[in-house]
Amino acid sequence: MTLIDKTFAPADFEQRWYAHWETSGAFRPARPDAKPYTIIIPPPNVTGSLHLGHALDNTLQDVLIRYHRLKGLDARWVVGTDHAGIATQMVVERQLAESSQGTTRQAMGRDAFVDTVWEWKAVSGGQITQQLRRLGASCDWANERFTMDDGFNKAVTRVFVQLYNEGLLYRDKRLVNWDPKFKTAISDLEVEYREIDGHLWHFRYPLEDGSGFIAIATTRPETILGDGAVAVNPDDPKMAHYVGKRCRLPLVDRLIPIITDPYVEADFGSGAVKITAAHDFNDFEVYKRHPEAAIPLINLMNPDATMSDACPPDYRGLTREAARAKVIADFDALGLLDKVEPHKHQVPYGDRSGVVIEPYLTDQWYVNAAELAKPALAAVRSGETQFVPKTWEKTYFNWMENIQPWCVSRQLWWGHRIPAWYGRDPKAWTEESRISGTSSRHEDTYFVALTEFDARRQAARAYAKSIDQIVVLDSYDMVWDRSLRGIDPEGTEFLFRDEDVLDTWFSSALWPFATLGWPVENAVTPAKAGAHRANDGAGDDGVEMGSRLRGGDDNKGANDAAEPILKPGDPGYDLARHYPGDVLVTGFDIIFFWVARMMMQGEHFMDGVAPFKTVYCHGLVRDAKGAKMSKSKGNTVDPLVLVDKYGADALRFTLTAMESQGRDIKLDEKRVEGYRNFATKLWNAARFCQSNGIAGGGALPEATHAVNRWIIGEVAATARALDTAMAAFRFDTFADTIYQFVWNRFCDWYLELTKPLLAEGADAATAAETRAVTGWALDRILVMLHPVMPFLTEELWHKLGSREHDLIVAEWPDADAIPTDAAASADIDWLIGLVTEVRSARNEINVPVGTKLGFSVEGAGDLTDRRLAANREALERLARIVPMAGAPLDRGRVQLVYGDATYSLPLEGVIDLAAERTRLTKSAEAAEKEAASLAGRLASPGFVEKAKPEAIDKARADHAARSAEAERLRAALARLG
RNA sequence: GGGCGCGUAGCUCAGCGGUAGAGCACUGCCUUCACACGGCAGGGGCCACAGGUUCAAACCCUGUCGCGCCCACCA
Repeated sequence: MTLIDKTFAPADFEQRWYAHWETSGAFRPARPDAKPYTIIIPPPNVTGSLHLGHALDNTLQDVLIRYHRLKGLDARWVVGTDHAGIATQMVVERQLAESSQGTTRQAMGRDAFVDTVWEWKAVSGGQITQQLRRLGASCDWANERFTMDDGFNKAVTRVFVQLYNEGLLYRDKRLVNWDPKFKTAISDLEVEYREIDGHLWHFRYPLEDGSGFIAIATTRPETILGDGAVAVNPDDPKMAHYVGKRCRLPLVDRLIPIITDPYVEADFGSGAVKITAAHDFNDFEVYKRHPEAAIPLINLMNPDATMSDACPPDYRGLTREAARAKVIADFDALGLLDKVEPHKHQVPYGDRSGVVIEPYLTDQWYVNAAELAKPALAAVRSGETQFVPKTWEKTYFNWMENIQPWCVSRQLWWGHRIPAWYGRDPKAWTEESRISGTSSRHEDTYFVALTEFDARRQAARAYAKSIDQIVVLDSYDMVWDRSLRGIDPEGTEFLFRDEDVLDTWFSSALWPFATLGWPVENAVTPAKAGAHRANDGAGDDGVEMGSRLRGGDDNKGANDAAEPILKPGDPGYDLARHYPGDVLVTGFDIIFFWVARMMMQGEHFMDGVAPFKTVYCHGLVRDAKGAKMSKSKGNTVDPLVLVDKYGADALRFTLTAMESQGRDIKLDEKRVEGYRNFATKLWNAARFCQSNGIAGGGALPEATHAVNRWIIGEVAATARALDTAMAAFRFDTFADTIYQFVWNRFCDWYLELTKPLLAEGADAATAAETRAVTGWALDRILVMLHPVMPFLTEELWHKLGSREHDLIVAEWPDADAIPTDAAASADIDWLIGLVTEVRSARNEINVPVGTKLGFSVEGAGDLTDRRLAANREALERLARIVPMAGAPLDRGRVQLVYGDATYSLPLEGVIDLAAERTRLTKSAEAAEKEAASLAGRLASPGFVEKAKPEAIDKARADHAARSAEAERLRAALARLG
């Protein structure tokens, strides 16, 4: 217990407290006998740095974690980082290019490059986790994970192999979204469509029989070189005479059929569509629908989107843009370019590379997402997992119901290498297939295995060899190395491992269980826990895996005893106790990328138990004007700059207060400043208390004084309101509630009203009681504010008393256990109202603040008389009025009507009669208007018949009160003369 | 082309069936012994528009007009 400094300087103590919490183990789950509460962090990119989106996401999580920790639950915030395949590889490659050597990953070779990425991760990988600490995030750092640590790698491989063995993961040759910059496949989700002002070119293809031409229209002339057919709508009479004929593809001189397909719209373009099966998703579907037409798949491009050797010689090696220009020019030269029209259309771009995506025919690994989606959909439909706000469920359903196969292989080096080994296959192992790089490798023989040894064992069986005769080569290329082939051409079979890695989201999808030690042998299966949970019914969160794990000693149910007893540290304990997570907090923008995939994998690998009970989706953080923050726009705000300037608590409070469901956050620095002021306010209030001999840590005494009984009741009401807000994930309400209580109740009224009780010469017993109650209330404030402002509250907690434990593990107030006194509350509310009325009247009539006025009362009932007597001192000090002996004066007075009485405040000299008349008239009219409205309601037959009885009673009472008030105001006006 | 969301005080947003609210900004007064990062008081709103349901609508329904986002194969 030390003196509180005069100035509030958060930088003085924030980092000190964080270090203390972390080293003391406060972030670790330490209550094995309590119900667990688990949040799994959305893992930030390992090499990233904190932006406001992270700040929001993690503040909300920390509020939840700290609140539930205070509630006595065994809180655990599982933390770690993501290797972020394409993003990280991109950064390192750029650094290599910019470095003094100016090298590329290709020049370095795979192993050296991957080593470099690991080195870079070692250097910059701790940045974001340190930044999360600055924010105050109470993560369980002792068990920090990484998506490429040993355990996680094991999980990823296990999932891949199992899905493959179950037929849910397969290799397929089809069109993918190909990024020519990174030379890798990407998923549908990584493509963003931009509308561009393009052109629609109309070309003519001569008919084989010389009877004329058929016109086609296209936005992509360069793909003409790969056309395998022309299609028209079957019901288009204008086109009927073409059907069944063939035309000659100019420039290539290939005969191609004219076919019908309903996909063609008769009234668009020329009414005929060129079919380029290997370069257009629609055309590929046409190809599959028309095997009889024998449409060829011609791969026109190299992986970098230059034109391939499948093109006529003049085109080979050209960029796609150059090839387009040349095709147009060549058609024009032949007189076959009909026209060009401007045409707005959508063009796919890679979300990371920013280049135009090419539909490209390759072999890739796919996950049967439609199958995995079924239980994931059911989990949300049944309410096992709930989205908050609920509106996002529709988005989830819509996407999951129309889900496409998920391409999970990436032609990158940074990531989880695909656990598949190819053997040699007579069909595929030709010089030709090697050169094109686009062979039908899906027809190869391959072995999917957990380990290389297992792959060799499978190969040995397949080739009828001994395992020693199976040699794994480092790469595909080595197979063609003559010296290697010479090793033992007779007896040896070669395998080489798939060169590709997995989509980052493939591993992210396992985050909720792989972080908890999955796969674990001999573990408790959560399936049982899930079944129990389902039976318990919604709303009963009393039975959890945690309670079961300690052997049913809480007597929640007889079946508990049947469950295996696991202790902390046992294999499988973490998984059984912390899966599924209670809440996932994340941005709505990654529902598809991540949430949906976690739901699918969680359902599949955790025996049908969804990974979370609640998915809380928040909005995006935008700048003060509502623009999306981006580095290129230069409108980003560094959260740490705000932390330095205003303190982490102020930033946290701002983000919490502004988080209302279903809306993006427009962050204005003024708000942060305002909440810093709030922190200062509390700081000063605590300093004031301390200087008055008030300390924390004491028990709540039996209070006799009304103002003390009142504040106790206010604490209870606040705690209750906070509980309600948190249960509904209303972060804004939570912040507002504690803000209003601290500032507008505790500081503005309670501390002011109790000043005389603590003053020299005051009654000793009352002073002691008041000190105890104030100390108790201030302690409750610190606890209730702690989830949002952890640093400030912990600092004050220790400054205000010597404590048995830190605030972070204190006990949240139980609203129901706090005594409340309705009469005392009504008394103080009455006093506050009267003081406010008097101040308002004085102000409007321009009575100097310092002037003390006498006052007389008419019409006061017993209750009012008693209250006036009891609060004589407060009225004198706060309203600056003192009771006046004798009959009220008739002239020169200010009158106000409050409750059942009319108060007159005589003024020396002349008062501004006009101003007073205006004031009273305004009040009278307001009361009359309201009385009239209430009267109208009471007079309408529908209201009396249909409204709730309470509503009717309240309307009657209000009407009576307001009518009386209006009457007395009119009387006061009349007396004014 | 579908779907979702939003239009409430100058600004940012709560409220979502029973007398229009908060923070900031603004105005006046106050350096009163916790706090000027403060205190007290105040001004300011046909709750986008038009219909409808209801005893009662900012709130529910329909439509219109603006703004934003997501999904979708018109070459």
